[in-house]
Amino acid sequence: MGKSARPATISDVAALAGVSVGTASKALNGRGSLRAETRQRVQAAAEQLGFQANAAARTLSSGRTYTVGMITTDTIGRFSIPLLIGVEDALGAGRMSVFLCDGRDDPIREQYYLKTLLSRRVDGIIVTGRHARPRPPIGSGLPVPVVYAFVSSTDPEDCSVVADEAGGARKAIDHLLAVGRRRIAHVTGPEHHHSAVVRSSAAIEQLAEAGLQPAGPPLFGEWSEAWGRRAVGMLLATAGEFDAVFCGSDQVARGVTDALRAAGRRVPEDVAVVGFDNWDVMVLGCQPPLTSVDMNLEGLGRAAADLLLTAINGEPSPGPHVRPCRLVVRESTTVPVDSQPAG
Amino acid sequence: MGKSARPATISDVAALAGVSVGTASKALNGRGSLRAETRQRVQAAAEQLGFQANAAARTLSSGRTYTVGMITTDTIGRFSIPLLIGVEDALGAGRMSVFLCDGRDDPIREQYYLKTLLSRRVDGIIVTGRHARPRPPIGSGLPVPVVYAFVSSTDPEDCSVVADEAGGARKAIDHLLAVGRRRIAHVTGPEHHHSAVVRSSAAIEQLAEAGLQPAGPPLFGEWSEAWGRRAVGMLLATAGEFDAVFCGSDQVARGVTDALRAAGRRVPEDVAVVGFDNWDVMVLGCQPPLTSVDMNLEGLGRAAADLLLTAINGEPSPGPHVRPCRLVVRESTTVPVDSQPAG
DNA sequence: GAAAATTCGGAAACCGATTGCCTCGGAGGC
DNA sequence: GCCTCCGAGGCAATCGGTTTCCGAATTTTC
Repeated sequence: MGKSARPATISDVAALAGVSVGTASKALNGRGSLRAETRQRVQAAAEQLGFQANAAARTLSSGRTYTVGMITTDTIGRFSIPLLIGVEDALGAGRMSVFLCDGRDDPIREQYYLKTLLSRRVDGIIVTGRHARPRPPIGSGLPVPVVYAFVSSTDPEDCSVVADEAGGARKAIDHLLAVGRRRIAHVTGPEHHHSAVVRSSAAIEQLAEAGLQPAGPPLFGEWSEAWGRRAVGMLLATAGEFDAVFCGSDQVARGVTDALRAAGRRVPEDVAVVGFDNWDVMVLGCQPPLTSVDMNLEGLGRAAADLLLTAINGEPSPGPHVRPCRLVVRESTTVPVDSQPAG
Repeated sequence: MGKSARPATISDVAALAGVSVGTASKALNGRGSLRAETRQRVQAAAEQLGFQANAAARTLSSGRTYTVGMITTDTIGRFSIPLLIGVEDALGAGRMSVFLCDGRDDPIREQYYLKTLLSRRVDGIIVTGRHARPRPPIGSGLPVPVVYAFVSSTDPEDCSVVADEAGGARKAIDHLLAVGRRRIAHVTGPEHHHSAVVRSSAAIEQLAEAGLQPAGPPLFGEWSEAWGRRAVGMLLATAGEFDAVFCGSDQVARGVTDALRAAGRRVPEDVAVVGFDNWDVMVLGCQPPLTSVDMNLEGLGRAAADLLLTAINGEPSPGPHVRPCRLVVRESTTVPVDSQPAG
């Protein structure tokens, strides 16, 4: 009823074309030596039956599945999406499919998924997650190559592709210096969060390089707008003057921007603000739009997938692969020349 | 080097346990009649070798892949994630894996993925997308069941799971009425966007039911904060008085809220604001936190997966399945009793 | 103690595609 | 006219499991 019968097999094709199964296979794959007429006859039969080779059967003889697993160690989230898109993009070009597994931060689930993927004989595995902190390897002595994307493994021999967050932070500071700011404060996420620490210390080092101190100690808090707003209160109360705030995330930066405006400080005229992540929703919704550091997660995903593909082809690239961040300048740090930001 | 040898096969297990492959298979799957001792011996051997049955081989004889494909018709995005999580959740419990395919709004890509999935003999397919507008069926007479999630198919016989957006809009209006608002304006997304139209007309109908007119015509624009802000300018300029705004999305609602505050109107005292989507980042970042309609996308994904599972088991549930929305009340519509919203 | 019933486990077919090897027939060389 | 060579395509093994059928060994039954 509406459903077609079971999918056609190569035997059906062979029978319809009046050849043997082996010959049909050769005709469809361009192997062996066959008359052109025979080849076409088989192809026509396959077309007519809507034949699609059974991937499982193919796998069984070739040993390849043309499949990779992607395990997110913590829940699939905002960071995973661009990664996923990049991975999909690079793998799709190689005609490979992706198994998506959501580890939910649960090591048991993670190991269960790993087993499942190995049982499905994936050609390779990509491990990713929300936290950039190095994590224990997902397994050792695995029969397939593994690439860590965005996250890295504590085993330095494992192949990982990560963003140069420290470099991104330095670019942010350089930009603020370039637009003439000297009293730069820093507001960021939790002190135990790897990215917060990395970005923060890189920023401070870069300031020191320019012979400057940050305007007050870095303020650690949460990755939220509410914290950004509270932090502004603290800055205004305790710190001396400041003409810029470098924030550990766009959410924090947005909270900071809103609170500054509420306190009567103009952005960017009085205080310039830089965020991190270049999350479109935050960055464009903000008034004015936020200058931010972009980790190019999609490119990172693509790179990870490409490394995995070459590893599958027998050329592993062990160790960390660090990719640069990019600073996207918007109106929270520069006054536009000939246009006033519209509401 | 570091890589273990090829994965163990059932022959390896059988050899180690000193039985035939058939017996080993029975022992591992609890079939046939075997002595407990034999069973244990085989299981121990499997354990020792880290044996994981080759899924392709298993597929070949059983015909089942324990695999489903998930095709997003447009790019994987914010709406897809909760859906994906729900789907993953429900399928994971059934020990099925998910192939993720990103259609990118490109029918050619979509058909390519469909072919790939069919070639992989997935047990079923879930189709989803960013737009709730009914879309042409992804294929007809397919050999596997298909469930549309969030999106629906133009063929009313196709199984789809969608959110009752109209009902959600009615709940929003009812709530505003319940907190005493009578002059309710409506600001939403593009007029050609299905959700915008559905939510808007349901809201107007519900107002009519209460004998009310909306405060001015619905304002169609974009799904952005900037539009929400601009719309407030229009409301203040042209509309008469209004004491509430129902917005077509949280982004719009947030823009509206910000602009209202900037114009000196207090939220919720002077104007109550309701959003749609219950997107945590928007809803919690907003000042004050937004009351919003939640479509329960995760539950929707779970429901879609469950329907797919039962369809795979031979009990299809054709037609649309509409699931209720839920109103989440926050401070943008109600003044908290004993606490003042903190900045 | 022999026939029947039961238990246990092996042999082999099968799933669907790939591939190496072999055969058959026609063409060409001497 | 016979032999060789080559092109075309069939046969069958193979991949790794599952499952059916059957035989051997043991136990039960009278």
